[in-house]
Amino acid sequence: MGVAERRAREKEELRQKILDAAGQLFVEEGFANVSVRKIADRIEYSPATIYLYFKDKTELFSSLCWETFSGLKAELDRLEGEAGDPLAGLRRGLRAYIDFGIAHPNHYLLTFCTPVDHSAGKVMDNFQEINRVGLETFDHLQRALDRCRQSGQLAFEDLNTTSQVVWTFIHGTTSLLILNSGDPHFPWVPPEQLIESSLDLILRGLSPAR
Amino acid sequence: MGVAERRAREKEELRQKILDAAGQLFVEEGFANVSVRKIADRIEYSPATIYLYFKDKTELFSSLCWETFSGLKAELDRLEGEAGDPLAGLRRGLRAYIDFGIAHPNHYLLTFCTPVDHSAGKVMDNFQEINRVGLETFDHLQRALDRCRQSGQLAFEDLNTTSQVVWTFIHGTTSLLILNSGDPHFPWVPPEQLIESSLDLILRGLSPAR
Amino acid sequence: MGVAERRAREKEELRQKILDAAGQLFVEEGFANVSVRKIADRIEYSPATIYLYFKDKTELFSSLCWETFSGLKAELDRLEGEAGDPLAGLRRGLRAYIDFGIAHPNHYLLTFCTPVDHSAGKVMDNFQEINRVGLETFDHLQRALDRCRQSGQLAFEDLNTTSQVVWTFIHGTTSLLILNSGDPHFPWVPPEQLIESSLDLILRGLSPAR
Amino acid sequence: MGVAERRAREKEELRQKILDAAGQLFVEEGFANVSVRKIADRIEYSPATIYLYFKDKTELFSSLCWETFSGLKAELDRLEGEAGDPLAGLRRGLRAYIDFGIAHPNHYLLTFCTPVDHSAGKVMDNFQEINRVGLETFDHLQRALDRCRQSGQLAFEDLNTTSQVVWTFIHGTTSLLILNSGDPHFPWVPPEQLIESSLDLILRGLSPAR
DNA sequence: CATGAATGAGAATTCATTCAT
DNA sequence: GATGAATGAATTCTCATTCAT
Repeated sequence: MGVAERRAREKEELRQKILDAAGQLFVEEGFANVSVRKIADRIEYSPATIYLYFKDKTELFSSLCWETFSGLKAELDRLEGEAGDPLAGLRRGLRAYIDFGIAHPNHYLLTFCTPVDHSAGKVMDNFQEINRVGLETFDHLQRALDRCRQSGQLAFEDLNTTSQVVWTFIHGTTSLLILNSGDPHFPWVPPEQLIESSLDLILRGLSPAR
Repeated sequence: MGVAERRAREKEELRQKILDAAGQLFVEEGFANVSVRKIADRIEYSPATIYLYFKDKTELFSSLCWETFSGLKAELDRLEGEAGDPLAGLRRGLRAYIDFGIAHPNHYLLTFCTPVDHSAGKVMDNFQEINRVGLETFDHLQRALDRCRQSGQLAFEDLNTTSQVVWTFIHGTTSLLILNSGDPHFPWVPPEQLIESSLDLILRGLSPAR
Repeated sequence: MGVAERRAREKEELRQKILDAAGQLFVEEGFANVSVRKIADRIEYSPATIYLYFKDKTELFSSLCWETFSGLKAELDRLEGEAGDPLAGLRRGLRAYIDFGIAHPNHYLLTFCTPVDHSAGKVMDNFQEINRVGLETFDHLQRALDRCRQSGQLAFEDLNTTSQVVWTFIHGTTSLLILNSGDPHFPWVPPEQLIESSLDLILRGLSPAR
Repeated sequence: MGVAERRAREKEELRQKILDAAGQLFVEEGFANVSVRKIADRIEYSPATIYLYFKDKTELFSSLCWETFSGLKAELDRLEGEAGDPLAGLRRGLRAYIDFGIAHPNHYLLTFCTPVDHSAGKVMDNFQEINRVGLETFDHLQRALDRCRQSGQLAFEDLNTTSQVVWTFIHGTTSLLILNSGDPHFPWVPPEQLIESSLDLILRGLSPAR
């Protein structure tokens, strides 16, 4: 009785340990530069052990993506739960999205900046699941915008179009912050300033005629 | 005579052929997953031939980036030359940027959506040159925004910050249009509508208090 | 139990097999002309396996050199332990050196007749260790010569210089016996005669004024 | 008529230019590290041109060896021509041999420190010729020793054996000077001292009973 | 005569993955 | 359940060599 449970718990713990190590490494070195051996070394297990928990390297990665996307969704769920001013809630949500991307750059890049062949499936297996979570994330944005419109704090015509536009904007900010912020040749303003100004511009653009 | 010229032309053609194949592959599979052999196979030459035209894989990459920027810059130069209303000019420029990205998706993704290790001084060699052209592109945007402010058609505080925000926005729109517009799992609005709504939102956000 | 031991033994056997094959090939074809693949082919293992036992090609080389020196040193240690006439002891030591070279031609050539780049700090890692053993071998010669001088059986001025000279001489004899004795174009005298005459000449050259 | 002659002269000049460049490079970097391209670059011709003058890389090398060995022979011929004390002449000859080896280390190593497969011919083509010159070199030594014996300055029994012993000795000195003199881990005495002491020991060993 | 262009073969090395134990 | 050992396939890149011009 207790034995089986302990075993199951231990197994789950190791699985999580692998995911954590892999997550760190992917972020530190980028997907392509992380070998299964490196992950195994970091947790002091053999490479073969990894394969007892994950079919292959891509499944490891999908699992991580799914994990972190669930994290974003949970964060947004939590924010949505908080009562309060719709506009402030929208802004917090957008900000949470950007922060999330910056906190999980490799997962963000993989999911949104990697061309996915929408015909031949390979990585696809787990992506269905990931996409489902992704859509739910988008729904959050849509609901938040709708609430602002209903409260009269924002004004726009088509909810779906507007949501997509807003999403492309914060995606642009997020992805460039991830990709290029280390580029010493470009005179970037501080990230904080870029983010806040971006949110300002979006909200001003959607504010009712003044 | 004609011999030398034909030779030179053929050489340039092959160089371009390599660049084209590499560009496609980099985008299709990501920089790290493209081997020199794959590029060679695609154009049906030997891998060694690639090295007659490019020092190594990173030089290939830099050359591609440079090509992108140059093309875009030329387009923006042309537009800037046209006299006309500043605001209309800005909108045309932004639109040109997006259209350019959609017209050259491979190059665009390569240049703006590919993680580059800005610490390891490997890619750096040719990047000085690339960045110079890139910065000039950004300057176009900055000048266009400035003209609109001076004409009183737009209002904002910091020119540099605003330029960067606007750039991240249209970059977001452009890159998602390139990457995800084919995703059947997401209820995309038509591209034309997304683009125009995006430009509307940006310009509204920058318009003087009404 | 026995399992671990057998495994360890098998592992050591394969390591030795690799060293043997590499030693032969290095001598047959020269260090630069031996690829890891060739070694692997000869023992019918995959190239990757070699890297489980040796970090890289140069470590293979260093290990071989170390083996040589160790074997020779053990032999000389044994001889030095035997009490007896100093001059006879010296002669036995020199003879042992030559015999050792002939008995392990591959190792000998590898260690003493293969050009090593002493500037590029590549091979250097393990060479510290090798050189320690090498120097100890040289010390044997030096001590043996010193004993003969103290017993009055030999006479010379500088011990270090004389030791080096004697070493270059027997090295010359050893290496040519290994390399060229099969050359049908040269009227070689029988090896035994060459060796004994060589030792005679050395000892006569060092004998006190008669 | 002059035209053909000039052409022939120019052709010979280029051949020599190639040999010179190759010789320098072989010495500077070692046979294996010299590519045909490097040679071509140094003389500012195309690699293909080399092949108009030499069948392949090994023929280039054999030609060089032959050239330099002819040089040694010429030197010894010259020395032999000088009248004078037989013993001094012998010493000069031995010294010339060692100096020659040090001056042409790669050719020396190739010829005397590289195992040659005396059955299957590949490098063999030109080696017959080289060997002929090598034998003549050995004859010089034999004659010089014989003269010293006849003058009563040296004493030994078998001329052939003694010649071979002496040769192995100076070969040992030469080859170790070439190979290991750069080794910082061995307390080498200065080359000059090693050489002179070596010659001293040989001549003392052969001097008549005192 | 000389060469620019091209390549097949091969170099060292790394990696994801499997499997007997 | 975990692993040590092994490998096939791939990586970037270099080289000697050929051939049409």
